[in-house]
Amino acid sequence: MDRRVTKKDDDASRTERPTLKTLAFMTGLGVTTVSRALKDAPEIGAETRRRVQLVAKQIGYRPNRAGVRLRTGKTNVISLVLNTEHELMSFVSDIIYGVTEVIADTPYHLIVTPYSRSQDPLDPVRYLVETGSADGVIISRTQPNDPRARYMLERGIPFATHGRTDMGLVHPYHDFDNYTFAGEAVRYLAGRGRNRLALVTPPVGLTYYGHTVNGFADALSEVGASEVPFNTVSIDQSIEQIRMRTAQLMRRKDRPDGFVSSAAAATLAIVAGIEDAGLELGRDVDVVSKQSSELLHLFRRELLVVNENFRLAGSELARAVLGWIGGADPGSLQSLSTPSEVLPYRG
Amino acid sequence: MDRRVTKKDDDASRTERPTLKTLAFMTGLGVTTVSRALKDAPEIGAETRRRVQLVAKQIGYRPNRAGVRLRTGKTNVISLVLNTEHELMSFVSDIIYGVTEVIADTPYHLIVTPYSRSQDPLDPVRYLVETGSADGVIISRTQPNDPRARYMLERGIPFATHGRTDMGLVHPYHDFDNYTFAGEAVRYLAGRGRNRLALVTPPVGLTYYGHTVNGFADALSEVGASEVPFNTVSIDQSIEQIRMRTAQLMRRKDRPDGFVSSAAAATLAIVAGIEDAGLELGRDVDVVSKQSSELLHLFRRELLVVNENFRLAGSELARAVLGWIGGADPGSLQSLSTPSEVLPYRG
DNA sequence: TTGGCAACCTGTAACGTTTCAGTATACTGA
DNA sequence: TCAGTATACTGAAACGTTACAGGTTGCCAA
Repeated sequence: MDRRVTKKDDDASRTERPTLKTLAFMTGLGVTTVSRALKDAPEIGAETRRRVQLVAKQIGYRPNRAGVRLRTGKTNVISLVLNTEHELMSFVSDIIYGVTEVIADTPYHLIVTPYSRSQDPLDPVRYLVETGSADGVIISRTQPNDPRARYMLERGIPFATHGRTDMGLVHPYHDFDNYTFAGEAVRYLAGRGRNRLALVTPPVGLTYYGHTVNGFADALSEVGASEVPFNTVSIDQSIEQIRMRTAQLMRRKDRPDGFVSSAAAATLAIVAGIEDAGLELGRDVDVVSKQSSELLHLFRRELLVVNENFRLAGSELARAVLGWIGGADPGSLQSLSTPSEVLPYRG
Repeated sequence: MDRRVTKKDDDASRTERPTLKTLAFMTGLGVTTVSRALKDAPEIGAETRRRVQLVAKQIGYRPNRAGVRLRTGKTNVISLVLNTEHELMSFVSDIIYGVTEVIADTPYHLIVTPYSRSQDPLDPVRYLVETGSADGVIISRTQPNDPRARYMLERGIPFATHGRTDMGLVHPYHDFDNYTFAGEAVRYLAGRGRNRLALVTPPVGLTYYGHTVNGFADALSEVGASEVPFNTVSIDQSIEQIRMRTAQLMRRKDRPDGFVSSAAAATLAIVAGIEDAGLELGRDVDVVSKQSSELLHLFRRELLVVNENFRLAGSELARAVLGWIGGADPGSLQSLSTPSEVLPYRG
């Protein structure tokens, strides 16, 4: 018998990684039996099952991902799709950590799929779906009418969005309640006697832009304050732009006496602009800002902040995708995070 | 002939993803020929090669990753190994973006492999190597004698480290020249008449701790300034800790008149501590800090900053790993990033 | 005794790819 | 003419896994 071709027939004690074949040889069972025993199939005898699992644990058997993936199509991969061209998305690492926290004791791996501003945001998603590169996808920068969500819904691939859509379609999401945030910010400023307020909005076109604007507007009319239009600025502009525009605005006679800012980095620029115009934070103007790390109070103690927890967002999103993959009802995998109170000056 | 079992024998016009079989059927060639034609093997006729590649492009053929991986062991995956329990690692997103930039037009995917502080940092690396989950690995928080680097070197798996090691072993790395940074910082402070300097160090144990401390010490004796010991603080402590310790220090008679800080977040805390003690930045004390985004000048215009580009680090690290995978000499894949000048006050 | 059935186990094929060991054809030189 | 050889292609096997379609026992009812 020619033994030249087959590298390892039954010499299971190699330094190689153990496979089902190794286990089969060691237990004296068939490969099929071992496979089923490991996944607790009912038609395998209880003792056999225990025996196989014991041996598997002993020799540190780990299923070969490529084998599983080729055979079943299951990738055990979650993809986080990110825009790489936004300057100050420091919260990205928090989202990633949140996701990894949840998938840590699952067989899932996290892959990061980037796209640049010049690309159609649908491109990376299409790539993932067409190549079957992931069992589930997480997207951010969600729009009210989001082609990516629609696409994945059509293709039946589980996903979760950071931010809601508004298409009458149901899918998992996690969102921060920006309507409430903006409203609370306005009410807080009104409570401090501020009544000419400007809003630094999220990027136009994203769903939470609308939420924020509405929360701001509704609360304005509720408290009887007025809006100082500041539409030339949104948070994904450059620091320099925001700073310059803010300084311009603050030099006008009809300048605002309060700001609501949707992002910490923008807030730094706003404060700089305010001071460029020779005004003083806390005296001439108050600023309420969202932040994702606890740094703004160090920056200027007069800043008023509301915390948004991106690590939580990552966890929730991961839980949602895994839930959907696991067969749960997508409608039950939606969560909304309530803003903290507005936190006042601190020493 | 029973056609029940085989799902698609030659019905290549399905909506399914095209495979080599599909291409073989369409071109009338054998699967082997198609496979070789696609990778420009010389033993395939020039015309056949072009024909196959044309058809492949037309129908959007993409090799099945699981198939390749199972057959060849090549995963086409790079793993970035990250510690998830460090509060303010906002630069992580920059590294990730840098990496994705480089692998964007390669077949590589980026997976993020986390580990928490409670774990042995070797664990995730061992997992990756044992399960063959990646062709290359990037690690950070590198130590002079780094068990992870040693382990991967033994196993022969390509990797790159963010930060150098000091074990007499050669491997790809990218590092920021923290020796020069600390030295320049000291010289700059000395030039401003500061001569009692404190250093806020990187985490003890990491390689660049040593570089920084040495650069600081050497420059101190060069300019004839003295060190105010501040060993109770390093940059991966909490903001509150650093702030409190700084305030304590600044209330002492022998307080420093200059700080060199290895991280932006720590710098915020230091400044807060300075001000807690009733002192004024720029008047009573100067601070030189590294930063990875352009925010510190907004924070206090009196801050002196040196920029460290983490996106570049990510790119360089990715290039290094890919280079090693591609067979390049590891010794040729090392790069050191030179600090920018110390940037002074700005309006 | 026999047929039926449940319990438990197994071999084969297939997922898509690459490698090995060829085969067929045409061309070369003597 | 014929061996030798270069060129261009090909089928089969293998990577590790799971699904399918059985196969063997042993037991029970009739």
